[in-house]
Amino acid sequence: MQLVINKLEQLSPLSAAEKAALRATFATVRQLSPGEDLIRQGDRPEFVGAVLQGVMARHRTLSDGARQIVALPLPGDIFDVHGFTLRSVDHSVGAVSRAIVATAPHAAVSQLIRTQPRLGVLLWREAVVEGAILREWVVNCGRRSAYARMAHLFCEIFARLGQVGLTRGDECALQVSQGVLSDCTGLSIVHVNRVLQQLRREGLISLKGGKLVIHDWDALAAVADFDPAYLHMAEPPDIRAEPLFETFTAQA
Amino acid sequence: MQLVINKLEQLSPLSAAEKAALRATFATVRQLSPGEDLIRQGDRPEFVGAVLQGVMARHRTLSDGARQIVALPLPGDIFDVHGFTLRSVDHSVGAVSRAIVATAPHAAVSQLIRTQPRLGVLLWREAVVEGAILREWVVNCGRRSAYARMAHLFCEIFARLGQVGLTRGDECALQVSQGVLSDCTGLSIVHVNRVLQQLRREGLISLKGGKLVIHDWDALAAVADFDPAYLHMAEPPDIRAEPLFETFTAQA
DNA sequence: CGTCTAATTGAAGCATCTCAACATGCGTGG
DNA sequence: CCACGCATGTTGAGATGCTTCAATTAGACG
Repeated sequence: MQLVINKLEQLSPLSAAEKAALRATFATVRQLSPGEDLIRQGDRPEFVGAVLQGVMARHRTLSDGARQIVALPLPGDIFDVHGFTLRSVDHSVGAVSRAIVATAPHAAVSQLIRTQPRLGVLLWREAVVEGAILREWVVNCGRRSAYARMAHLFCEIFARLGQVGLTRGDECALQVSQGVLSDCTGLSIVHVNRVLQQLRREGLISLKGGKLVIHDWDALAAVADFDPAYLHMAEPPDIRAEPLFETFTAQA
Repeated sequence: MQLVINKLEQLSPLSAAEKAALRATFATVRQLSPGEDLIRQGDRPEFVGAVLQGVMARHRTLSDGARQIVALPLPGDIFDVHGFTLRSVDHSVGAVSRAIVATAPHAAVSQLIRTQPRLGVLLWREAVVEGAILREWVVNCGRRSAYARMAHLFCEIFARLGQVGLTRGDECALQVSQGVLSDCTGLSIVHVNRVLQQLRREGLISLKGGKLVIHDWDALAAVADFDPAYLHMAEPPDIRAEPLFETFTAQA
């Protein structure tokens, strides 16, 4: 959980008690193999998750078999906070690469937030930022060419991994198949392959052997029309959010 | 606000005090003309909104001028609850048709939730459902043909309007230009026009003079692969949500 | 060393876009 | 009340970005 704690501390330093409570709450740790689902469409949401290692995917499969990934929880991300108020989940969450996740049953999270209210705000904020990323994905799939779309995806992934210290210089580990990229972007696998070659040929990135290298960030961000504002990094939550969050887990 | 209250009461009956508090909080009412923005990208979020009449749009314009609508707040919807923990909004919110919205400053909403915690849960839930809709929009733009995509949009709009009693039989008012539909679906205006004609020719829907008629719901839902589960209608929030929500607006 | 998955390539088809023109409706001012 | 202007809707034709199909190569793993 150190990674998650580091990420939260970028917004607000945590007390020792808060850190300990977080660790105690996200006590269950699971290893997932590539393709293994943690939560299935239709399940009742029962826990909040945190990615410790690897790449996860929130995805839906249509009746014709096509799959779309709607979110890519990365290490440091807390996910499914929104599950709290829902009876059933409308999509699956699974591992894309080998992954390690920590989970916390809703009851434990409730307890956590009762004793450490500031953590509740931070959890809620995670969910809000996930929503912002989702909006950007709609924009990405709706209005960008395949080339720009892939570029944008790499910009986002690199920025988010950088936030939790998982980049070194211009590179980072990224264990995703081209099939995953195609499901993220709504493109065919074949076209993903061709776009990747073009991105490499133009000297923007390379992706090989589970390693992503950004050769020219400025150019990549330019073709992607990437503006990291939507990631709301290092923007401490608004102080005025307090009372609303006090009822985060209240009974309706 | 009656419409909003009715919608919330589908999840849980509200006390007279809760209803009064809601009305008092969302006291400011604004009329908007088509195209008029309520919130601009980069603004600091200052209030929570509720749509009383008309169609709103959450949208982003790319540097090349292309616009993508990422959400379509409809009458009865409470929007921008998530703005609470953010410093700046990453997109604009404006009216698509003539619209009437009620707004409540964050401070007032905080107060509301402190005195009526159950309302906090319901507000939060609104935000969560908005996220679920957003995920479906990613799927829609990413993996459906133009024909299915438009069909899905109409299914969603009709279902959501039906939830608040704004449909009569197989029809409902829907004041949106084809340009708006194109920005929702990521299609060109010309193609939207052709798809609409096809939908009409096939006897599925007609859209004219601000009125949408669903001639064959089953067929429409079938081509759209529409499963309303993601709208989470009439699914009361989970009781276990209470403590988390207690810190909804807590300071970080 | 053989098997399986992922990556790559080529060729052909089609869904969707772009451009460009024209029609329609509607509000406004003359 | 008509005429004009402007936004919206409609149509056609041609271009293209992306998909599909099908085959081949490369890499990973037992």
